[in-house]
Amino acid sequence: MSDIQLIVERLEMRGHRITRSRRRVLNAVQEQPAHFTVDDVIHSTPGVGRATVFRTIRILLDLNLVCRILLDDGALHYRMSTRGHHHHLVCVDCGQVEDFTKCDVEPLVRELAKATEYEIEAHWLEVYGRCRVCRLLKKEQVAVG
Amino acid sequence: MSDIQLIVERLEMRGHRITRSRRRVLNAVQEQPAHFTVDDVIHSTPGVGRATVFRTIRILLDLNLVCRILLDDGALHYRMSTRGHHHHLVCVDCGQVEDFTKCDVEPLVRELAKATEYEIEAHWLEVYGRCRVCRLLKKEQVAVG
DNA sequence: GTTAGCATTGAGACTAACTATCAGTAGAAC
DNA sequence: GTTCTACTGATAGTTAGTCTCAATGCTAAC
Repeated sequence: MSDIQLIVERLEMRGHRITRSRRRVLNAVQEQPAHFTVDDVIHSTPGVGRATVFRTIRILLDLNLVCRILLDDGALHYRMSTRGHHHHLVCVDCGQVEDFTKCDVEPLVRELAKATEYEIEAHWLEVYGRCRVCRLLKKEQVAVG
Repeated sequence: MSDIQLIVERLEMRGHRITRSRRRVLNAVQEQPAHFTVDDVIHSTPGVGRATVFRTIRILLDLNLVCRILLDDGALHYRMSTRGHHHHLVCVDCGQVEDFTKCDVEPLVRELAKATEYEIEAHWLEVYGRCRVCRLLKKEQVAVG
């Protein structure tokens, strides 16, 4: 509830109008499970136009209120995010996503900048693996099968 | 020439047939500039079906003879690659891409594995910045403008 | 060299994920 | 309230890729 209010305030701060449709999209996004597609949101907001849902999610992306997740099969999903710079650890079996903010890419980036004479602006890191539960399940399967 | 021969051999090794269309796609891919889209290849191979170009590039991806590059605008490009695990440093102004193999994400990944109990399988890192030339050009513009 | 089997092909329909257009609507500032 | 203009929904278009299927053509066996 107050989360929505916070988002609304940030939208207003940027000069965006708070419309009925936008509110409905915000609510739907908040009610999604961990990560979702734009299509999921479209289905949760009957009556709101496709384009409006895409537009609203793009605004949320611009405001860093939502982030993209690249799944290992190449699919792009979305996820609420109140934090700033962070990365994702994606389970390739169950699709669970964990954020991690401890991003020690900095030394690498600095070294890279020196070696290449690039002025480095940003980086994007996704890590793929198998979560504890899926790891245990797999071990069991191997033992049984 | 010999590059093509090498690729052909790797395809044969995997049991893929060497057809006229595949040869044409291979040639076209080799003649592309640093990075390209599938559409670029389609235009360079008139007469070869769209699906065939996509299929052939997918095979090259599977064999790690081609890799994907995620540009900073979200577009996905492709690039010849004979090396194994590597990452990209992309210039956000001119689009130039440099590979780097020195990937010190390992310590981070190990720590992450310990903290989250994930069994980590892979990671994907793209770094964005401004190359030496574009940096100089920009500085000049600022000075003049 | 011929044949047979099956991988591959090209055309085209289909899908997913978005963007563009545009006339109509409705926030919000006054 | 009025007015201005951002926003909306419908819909068409685009991009990037997959699926289907009958026809073709590698390749290996004879």
